[in-house]
Amino acid sequence: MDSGVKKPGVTSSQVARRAGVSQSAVSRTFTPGASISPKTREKVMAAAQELGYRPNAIARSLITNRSRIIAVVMAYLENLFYPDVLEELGRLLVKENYRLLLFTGHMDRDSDPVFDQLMQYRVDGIILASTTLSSHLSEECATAGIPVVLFNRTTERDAVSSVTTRNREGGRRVAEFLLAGGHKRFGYISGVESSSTNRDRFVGYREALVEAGHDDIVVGVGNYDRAEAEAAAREMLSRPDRPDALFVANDHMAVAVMDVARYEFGLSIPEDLSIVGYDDVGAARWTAYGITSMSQPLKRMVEATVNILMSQISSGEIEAEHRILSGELMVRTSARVPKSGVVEIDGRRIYKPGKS
Amino acid sequence: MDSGVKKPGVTSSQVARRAGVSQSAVSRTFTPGASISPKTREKVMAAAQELGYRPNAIARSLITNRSRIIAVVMAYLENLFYPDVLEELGRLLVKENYRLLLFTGHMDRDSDPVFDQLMQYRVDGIILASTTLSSHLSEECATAGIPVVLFNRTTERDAVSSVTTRNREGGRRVAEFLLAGGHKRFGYISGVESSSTNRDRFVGYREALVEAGHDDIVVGVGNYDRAEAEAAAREMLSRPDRPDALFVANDHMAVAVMDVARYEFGLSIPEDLSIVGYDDVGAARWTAYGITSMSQPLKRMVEATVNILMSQISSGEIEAEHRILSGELMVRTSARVPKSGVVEIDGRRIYKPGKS
DNA sequence: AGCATTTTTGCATTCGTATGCAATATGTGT
DNA sequence: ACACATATTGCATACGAATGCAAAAATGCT
Repeated sequence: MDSGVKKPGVTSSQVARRAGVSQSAVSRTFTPGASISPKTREKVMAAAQELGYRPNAIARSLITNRSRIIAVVMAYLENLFYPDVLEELGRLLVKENYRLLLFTGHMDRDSDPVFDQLMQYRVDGIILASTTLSSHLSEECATAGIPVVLFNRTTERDAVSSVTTRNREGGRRVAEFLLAGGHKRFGYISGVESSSTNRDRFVGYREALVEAGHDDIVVGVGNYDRAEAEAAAREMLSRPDRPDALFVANDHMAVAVMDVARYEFGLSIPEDLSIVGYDDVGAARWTAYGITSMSQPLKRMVEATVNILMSQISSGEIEAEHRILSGELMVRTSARVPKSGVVEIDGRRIYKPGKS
Repeated sequence: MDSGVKKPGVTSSQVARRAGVSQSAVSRTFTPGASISPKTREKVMAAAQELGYRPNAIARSLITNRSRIIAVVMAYLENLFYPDVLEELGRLLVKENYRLLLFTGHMDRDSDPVFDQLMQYRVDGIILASTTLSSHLSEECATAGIPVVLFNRTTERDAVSSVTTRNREGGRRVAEFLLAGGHKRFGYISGVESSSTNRDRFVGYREALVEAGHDDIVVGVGNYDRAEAEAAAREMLSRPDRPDALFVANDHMAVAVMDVARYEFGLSIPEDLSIVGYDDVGAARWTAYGITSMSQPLKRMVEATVNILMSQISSGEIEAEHRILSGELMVRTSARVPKSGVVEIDGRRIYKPGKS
């Protein structure tokens, strides 16, 4: 297979000949800031136009040693949060004149094939936006001298940059909110247990609950997966001591959990059960769910990610940088609302304890 | 800005020197099917391992004139259908040893910047998976000799390949279903009116309704956008002669429409209003919505897309090919169910008229 | 106009790999 | 051991654009 031939494509030399100048002149015409007179530039442009010439980015990359390509590794697009991230990333990267090479799919164990690809294409930077990726991969890339940013995730060894939100504080905030709502029995449906985001959210949640005297949290494992979250919810809601307050590690699962609670157990939300999610994805806002959720400032997160990458690329320094942003607890209808602490800011209701 | 230097990276010559062979030998070692003795291959592999060598895909592309990169242009990831497509595309392209360069964002008028990028990176093929892209772009690429496949969309001039489903038949099927459900007054909330998918769905819907004596369809414009669909739904449901059957051009909008109907107009679904969507996206299956929806066989569509691309790439022929698949009407709870015609196939309920 | 400066230009080389061709090594059959 | 076929190998060149350097042209200044 693979024997086909491709159209040759116009080269700078052809344009040069046509314009009656040297190949260098053509190159300079298309290199911003290069030394070229308006006159020749014009001649070149005309010739280029006629022939339909566009500089070959491959050849350019070869000699400049930059591909102007950023690799984005994203394991699961099913969670609506990530498509949004992807779109925003695309927007910003284009603005910086970079292209986006996408790698999807779960690559838990053998990250090697992906790593090979990344290295082979000499990408200028890598964004790991997935909670289930081996941290091995990131180390390897960093060692190879390619800037890496972990998106919505960190590793213990902080040799590699990351952009996250204050997940621990977020977990606390959720707990405070549910406590203020007068709930008695607390549950948690986790994401992937080893992921930093999940861990931090849970730690914060538990901390605050323990401080308030609740040290018996019912925990189920959802692995950031709908089906597993459903199963965990079924198990949890079947218990005699079923919780009346449930924190689900992300909205993607929270939606599934809500459906189970309502339609399989006939529970009223939030009367019988309060549910709080995380991420504040689009679906959380849909009226049928109206999920009360800790938001992650997606745009600012993406912006920070791109900024870190750009600065590392241009400086050549790949000193790890950790950007930590904060979200807000968006109050909707999936959880009982405390009497105080909820403020309204241009149409959105936010829980800010102490500032009723 | 942009003054940084990148780590040099190991070259085939370095490996060659180390292994005591020529650069050609190294190249041949990494070229499947090339003439190389097991002995030297081994030596080369050892040296490559030690130095951490990986062939430079950029340099390779330059000389082979193939980038092994497929560009995917996708305007709106907000519609859950497309992230799914993207994920599946990623899976199949990796399998074929191709990389996926993603372009997002609306580029209605000036598709030129995108086109430039595509050309500059000498992508081996292009997938246009967006209903709002200028057809101009596809023509241009095809002319440039790059295989193009339109995904879920066609153009009048069929010079460029496409993969679609029988949207017209789908529209008919929806109409038949709603007619069989005994509905009296029919509405339609459209996507982008100029898009082929929207047009075909509507044409089929109307045809079947007109044949049944209903020629007064209430139409609203949703432009495949949630907010616009909501507005259209509000307008439509406020009418004194409000429809009791509503076909929404895709599930992405149908979700929004359902929320408006239920929570703003207090309508019971499907008692007061039946809603049918299109695409059968994940959210349609969520119990809170349970949208009855025409499915599009996503996996087979993606498979066909990749197949067309691969065959065009390897043959060098870019003769347009049109693959048209069929979906099923997935019956759930958002629309009244006819007494007959609904069959159950391994757990899923499907409407197949005439085969009760 | 004459000289010093600055700007523009072309030449030649480089990036890292693939590949046609000729040279060499290996293997076969007698 | 010989002639011959076959499998490997290295040499040299090509891919298309960028860039240091020196030559050439344009400009400024007196």
